[in-house]
Amino acid sequence: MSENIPTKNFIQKIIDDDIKNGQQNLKFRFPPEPNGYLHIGHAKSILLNYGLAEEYDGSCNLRFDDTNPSTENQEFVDSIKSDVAWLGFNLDKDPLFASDYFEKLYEFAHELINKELAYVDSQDQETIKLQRGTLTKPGINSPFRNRDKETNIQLFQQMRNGDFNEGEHVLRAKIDMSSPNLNMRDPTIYRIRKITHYRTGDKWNIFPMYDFTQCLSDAIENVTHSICTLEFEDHRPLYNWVIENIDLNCKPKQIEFARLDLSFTITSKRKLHTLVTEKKVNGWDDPRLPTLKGLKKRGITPTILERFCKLVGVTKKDALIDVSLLETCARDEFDKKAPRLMAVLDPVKVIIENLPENEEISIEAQNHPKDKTFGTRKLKLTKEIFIESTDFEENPPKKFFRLSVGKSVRLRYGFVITCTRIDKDQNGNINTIYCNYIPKTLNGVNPEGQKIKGIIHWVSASENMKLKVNLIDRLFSVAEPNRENDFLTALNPTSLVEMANAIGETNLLEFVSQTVQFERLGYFTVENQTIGSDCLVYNRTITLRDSWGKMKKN
RNA sequence: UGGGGAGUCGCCAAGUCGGUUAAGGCAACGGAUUUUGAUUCCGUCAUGCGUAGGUUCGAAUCCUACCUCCCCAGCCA
Repeated sequence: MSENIPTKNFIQKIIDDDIKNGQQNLKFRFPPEPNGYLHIGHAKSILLNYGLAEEYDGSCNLRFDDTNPSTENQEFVDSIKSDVAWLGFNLDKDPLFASDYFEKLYEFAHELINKELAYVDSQDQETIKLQRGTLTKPGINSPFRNRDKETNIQLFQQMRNGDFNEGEHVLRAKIDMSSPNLNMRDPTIYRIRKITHYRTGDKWNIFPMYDFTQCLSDAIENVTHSICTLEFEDHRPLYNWVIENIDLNCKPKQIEFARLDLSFTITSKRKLHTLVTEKKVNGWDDPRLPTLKGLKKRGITPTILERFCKLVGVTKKDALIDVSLLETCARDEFDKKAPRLMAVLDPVKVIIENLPENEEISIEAQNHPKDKTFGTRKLKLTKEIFIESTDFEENPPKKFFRLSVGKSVRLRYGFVITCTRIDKDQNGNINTIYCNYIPKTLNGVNPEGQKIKGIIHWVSASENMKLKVNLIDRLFSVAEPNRENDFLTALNPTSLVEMANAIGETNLLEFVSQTVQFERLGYFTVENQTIGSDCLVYNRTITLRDSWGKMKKN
């Protein structure tokens, strides 16, 4: 994939303008709520914010937006921290927490009450909802809207003290119940929650709402550009209202961009949760998932993600990105970086009849076809070998360049063999394929008078190791599982195929720490915890392009 | 329906104070090279910019109207 012309996205243009107008010390932030695992959509946001910080010589905070004690916990904090670190950010910095600002936020709320811009409403949730009006009908004022300052301060203090039950009172901003923007109809900014917060414990009985917390946390941190997704666009007037009405020396600018949506997968927190809890996948780090943990386990690297996000771009248009772009980015990276080795996923035995029993042909194979710095490795070509079952056909279709009776193929890095006959068991399955090798065809030399087009991979029957290989494919079989009535019915039944009888060349042992290419099959990554065990487990990170497979389909 | 956004090739995305043949990538399709049917290379791929009018010598870019899609009525974020 060649480099495209770097043009600035709309956010960079806004920032350029701000700088032209004298702004300096740029600061950004990535503000996840610790109530779930990060996925590829978050990666876009992280890369955007930290990328902007680097580009403009500014900085970026990782701040946990933890104002809802009922859904948040430390486990999510830890996993998010490790994911951000995996992407290469916030490495030697401690993360920040909105919950550390609770005291300040409380004071800011006071400021609003003092300015008569906030009041305690003592109606129940249902009543408040009814008074809010609808999309087309304006809301009506709460009877408590004009409570005097002193009562409000007293009540708010009591809310904090825990004198009331959940739902008895809320603190509301006094804005405009007839605003066409629902967010401006006296939004709740504090509610009572008598739940233990994973960080502040039982210290607080009241918790600030997002709209009050986000903007003020940004201001406290001197964030200059607060970048969020499109659904917060109509919260911006409220964001600005809070910033304007509280005495601050920082006025962050909120900018919204379109979140990343990928075809053939799902990024909704709720749906990911369903997949995990209903055991449709094996945990949050299942390699079929678009979670960062899953992507990592599958073998996708931060640099692939970085390249991918760069190509995707940043706009305000709801876009569905084709997974093939991610796949191409992965292939691009691994084509350059992955050593080539051989493994056979579904082995069939081949006996080379004209090769003496104990003869071992020693072969020095390139670890990378285009890059000598990868070095070479030794391979032993023996009388008995295994080849891929799909590389033999009894009734070969047209243009089948592989093995069939009477046909010849080259063994990768080895000589040319010709199939003489096959041996089947009583069920008709092929037991053994018998071949003869053609002498003097090593090192790519063609046999007299013919050109061998087919080259197949193989593994020696006497020198190999057992492998378990997970063939990972797209999780869904439709491009937009979100559009299905029940997204679970769109799951791809073959998204995970376990090849339990796979074998590989023993040289694989030297390359367990990196993604390798199994020649002609794809790129595969070892599951870390199986290193050192008697059977390595590999996940297929991505297939190679397969023009033959495509041709067969058509 | 009120408000807020967005509409440029199958998927993304440049281009926007109007001016050569509307970048680039992905996908697709041809072809060349190839000890991976991989990689690489070369070629094809929008008389068209949501639609309809208008302004203009000239419009994706300006004006008008309309259409479609997304978001908002949590004491979630």
